[in-house]
Amino acid sequence: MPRVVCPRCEKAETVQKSGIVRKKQRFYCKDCNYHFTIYHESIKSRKKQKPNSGGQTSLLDIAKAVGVSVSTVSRALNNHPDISEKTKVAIKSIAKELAYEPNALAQSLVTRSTHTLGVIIPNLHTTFFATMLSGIQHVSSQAGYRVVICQSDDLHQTEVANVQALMNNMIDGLLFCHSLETSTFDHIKIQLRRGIPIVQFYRVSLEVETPCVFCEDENGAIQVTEHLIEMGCRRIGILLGPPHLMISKKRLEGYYKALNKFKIPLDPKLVANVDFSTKSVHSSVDNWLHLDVPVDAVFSISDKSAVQTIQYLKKLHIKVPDTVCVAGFGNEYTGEIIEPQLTTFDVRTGLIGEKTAKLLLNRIIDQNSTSENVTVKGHLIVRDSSKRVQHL
Amino acid sequence: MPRVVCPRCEKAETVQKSGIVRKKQRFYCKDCNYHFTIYHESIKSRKKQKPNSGGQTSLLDIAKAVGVSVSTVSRALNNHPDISEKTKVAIKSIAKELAYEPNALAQSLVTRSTHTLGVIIPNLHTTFFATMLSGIQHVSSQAGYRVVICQSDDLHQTEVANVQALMNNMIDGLLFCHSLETSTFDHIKIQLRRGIPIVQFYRVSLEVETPCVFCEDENGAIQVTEHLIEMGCRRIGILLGPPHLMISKKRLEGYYKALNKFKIPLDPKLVANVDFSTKSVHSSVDNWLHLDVPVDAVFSISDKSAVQTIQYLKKLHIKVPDTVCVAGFGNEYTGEIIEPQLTTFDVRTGLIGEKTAKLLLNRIIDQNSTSENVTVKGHLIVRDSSKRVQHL
DNA sequence: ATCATTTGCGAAATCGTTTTCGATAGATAC
DNA sequence: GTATCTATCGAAAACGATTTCGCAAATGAT
Repeated sequence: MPRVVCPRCEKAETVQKSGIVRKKQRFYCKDCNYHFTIYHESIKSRKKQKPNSGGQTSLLDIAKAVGVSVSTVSRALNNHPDISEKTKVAIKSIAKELAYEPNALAQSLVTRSTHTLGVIIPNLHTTFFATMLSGIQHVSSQAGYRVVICQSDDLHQTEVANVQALMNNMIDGLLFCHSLETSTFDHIKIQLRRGIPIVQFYRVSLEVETPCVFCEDENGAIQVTEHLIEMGCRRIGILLGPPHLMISKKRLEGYYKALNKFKIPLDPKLVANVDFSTKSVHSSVDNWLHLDVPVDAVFSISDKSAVQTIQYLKKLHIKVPDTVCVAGFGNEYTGEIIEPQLTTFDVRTGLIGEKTAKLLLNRIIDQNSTSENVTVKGHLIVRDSSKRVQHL
Repeated sequence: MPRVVCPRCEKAETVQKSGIVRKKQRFYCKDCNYHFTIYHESIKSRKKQKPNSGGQTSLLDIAKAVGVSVSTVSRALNNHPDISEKTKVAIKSIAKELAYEPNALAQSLVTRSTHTLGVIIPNLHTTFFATMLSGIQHVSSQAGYRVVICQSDDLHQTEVANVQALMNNMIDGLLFCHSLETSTFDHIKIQLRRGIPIVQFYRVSLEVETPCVFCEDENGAIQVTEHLIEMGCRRIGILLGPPHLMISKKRLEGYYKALNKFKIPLDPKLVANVDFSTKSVHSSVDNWLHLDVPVDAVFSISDKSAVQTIQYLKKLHIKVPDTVCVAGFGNEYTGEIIEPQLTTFDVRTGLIGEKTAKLLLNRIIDQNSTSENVTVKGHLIVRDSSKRVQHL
């Protein structure tokens, strides 16, 4: 055994091995009851090697350069009144010189605010939701907030996983639009109980008690249906989404109200729930066309299915709008492209996103701001797919 | 003056006022040279009020509950081999019981990795870029990375500001697609020098030395042009974006190559740069129609302008494709809706996003992974807007 | 000149983790 | 029965900011 002296009592006789810890031989001095490991110069070098290991300049670097304390630097850069103008300019100039950028992580850790919003949204490859996100992003970034997004792909599983991923203290608030599949909301309720501000938009569930941003579901449906009626239609088929969706329910409600107003009999056979797939749309339209009294109009709750309907009717050589009027809901860009152009209700997706973001930001900034539900006003857009000579 | 006793020497005579600090009267004992402020019970209560002020359970909470140290808890939850199976299960069960979720901020602060990617993208209300983002988001979230986005709105100013906002240690890497306006890239180079992994996609600049993900700009343009030539077109107008854009240059190059291959003379009057606005597209088309030998085809670098072109031609009662063929580039959904349906080159936007994300993630995970440029293969889609009887 | 106040700055705690280095008790080897 | 290992765990230093409390010097008042 090589001669090893105890760093404390300087003796060597009393030193004996004491196991190996992390590949290093340890020793033990019986005399002074002291355990130790032999290091070369590592102890010194380690301290010196990382003045600022990240490469970024920190408050400490500035403090050293200027010759003040870290607290002073922090206050100077935040324009705290306690700091004299002289030191402020000195610190700020050095800060600029060293290209100082505050570490947002550290700031957030102590501030307990990340200036980041989370968005859970069904998808992005669709203009419809992408536009909402666009609105959200604009308002947020203008307020100095980042936006992190998650697509649920209309799958409940993915949605739940996303919520988890977002929620580890990384966001100050959540904007939530649930997937088509989602019908239970425990994953959201948990976060709500944690005290994270949440706002729902477009597709909402009243089961979760948050402020909501709606479009004019019922009123819009009324306007569209009334318009179709005014165009002379009496057998109006309505293409709804899955029945558990609130937007399905409310728009159906509007459809009913309009029919009732004009004393047109309700026919359950004219109400169809689809999953927005081409196949389901086609089969619903087929059914309607083969009724004893076939449809003379189709009102689709989504522009996408409305466009599919027009394309299908054209393929069947059924004239739109002469034989069958078609109207959609949402006002997507494709409605302007299809021929005939699509009559629809502009729900103003971008505005929905903006309003939602504003609502959430208000809640975040003003803790006790009253946050009422918001309904974004839309308007009917009449185009060729429903314009026809009135049968009066 | 009310009688105030020095908390140290218990005397009252020697105490005198010593200024007001933060709204509180301070005192000074001449005898024991001690400054002090009178607090009520605040000192005690403050300590007790925040065992875990955030409301979230922390490692410390678990440590206390189990009766071990914080380090042990951390290691147990990370499955460190040093911890015995017994304590692991104990800790994990308590952790679950207390609904522990690690604070990602604190983790990132010490780990120096946020598991977050930044995206700078021209816009989102367009299917084109939104689909790319969708691809990016999918790949990222599958790899356990969050995505934070910024729209530049094709404004250079906004882009620069966005980069700043993203970069404060909050992201592990950046996916970058520059705005239409951008022609200087200092804001990106700075970040590159800081050592942040960056990948450019779609619109790229070789001035910034990063791996890039391209679509088949040149080859795609060749395919489209050759197709138009094969359809009998000899006067093919090409609608480009701003001239400084690489995609403009490379697609023009492809256009030239195809024309040369078929020995068709190049006419500079047939080359137009537009800003993708309706007005600029219309005026270019107008010019072409009034040439001595007018165009018999329009090849637009973007589907959007191609659709605008078709609509405009239809309005002018010029037959597509009989009089003028139209082809686009990109394959947006609207191309399937317009009548006649649009011939275009599918650049596979979603795949571009995915490939870019994968490239970046590889760089992040494998520090020294070789990162070559990637070109995403696309393919020509021939539709009615260019299908006509060949003039041979 | 004496006392009170204001001004300007520093020390240290804190946020919630990870990680390094140490330490001890029981197991094992000689 | 020692002398060494090994298996487990703890203390404390990071990470980079903010913030509370404290104090000294300059300033003002009497």
